[in-house]
Amino acid sequence: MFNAIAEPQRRDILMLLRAGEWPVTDLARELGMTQPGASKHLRVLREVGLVRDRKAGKQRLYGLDARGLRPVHEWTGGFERYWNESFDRLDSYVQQLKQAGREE
Amino acid sequence: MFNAIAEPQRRDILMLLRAGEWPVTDLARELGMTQPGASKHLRVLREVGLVRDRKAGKQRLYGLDARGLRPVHEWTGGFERYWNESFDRLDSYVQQLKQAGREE
DNA sequence: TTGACGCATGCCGATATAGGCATACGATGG
DNA sequence: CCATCGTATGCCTATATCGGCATGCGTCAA
Repeated sequence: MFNAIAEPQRRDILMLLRAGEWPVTDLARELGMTQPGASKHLRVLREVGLVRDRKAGKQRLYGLDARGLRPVHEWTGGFERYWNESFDRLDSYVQQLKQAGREE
Repeated sequence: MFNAIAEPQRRDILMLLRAGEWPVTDLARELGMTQPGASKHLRVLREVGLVRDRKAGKQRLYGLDARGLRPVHEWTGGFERYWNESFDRLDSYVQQLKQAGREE
């Protein structure tokens, strides 16, 4: 899951799919990638369950299934307390350094 | 950034560092990895800014800088609407399939 | 200065991943 | 049945990554 969204193009795909379902070719053209490239990324996303596909005539429509992103969101949320606190800590640390610099 | 947290061991390191600063060797032992392995992962985390190090005598203490996780949290948060909605959509879609199955 | 400790780095082999290309496969329309 | 369209897959190459191991480098103590 973390791995699937580590790829910028795959994140682009997911963002695009918030707008609805897309056939592979259109999606590839929209995002400026080749059709095989899009298919491969969609395969990865499908394997981790972030994307669902259904057949619509000749085409295959891909749609978003964002449930898998929830654990990621929650995991990062576990650091919410720290990305302020650590900022303060570092800030005061930087000030210490500056102070030490002046005193030399 | 996304790539840095795609590695399970690196996520373990980040979670451990919420408890405070750690010297490399202790951290490696705590997480059951080799010292070079820990150093390499810490290097990756340092390069993306998720971790800061400071020298403390012979040791080098690593500490958390979680600010970089905020964009990740916000990015996944952009799908919050969808991991309920898409669930409903899929659910009703599955029901349609069941319905179609019964009617055959 | 020497030795021990803490850590980083280099090298290696194995494995994975991405991009590009050609091609195979399934469905549709004539 | 045949041609065509939409899509998936296979092959290849380049590149990245991880793990393990040995080793280099800096720091401290005696």
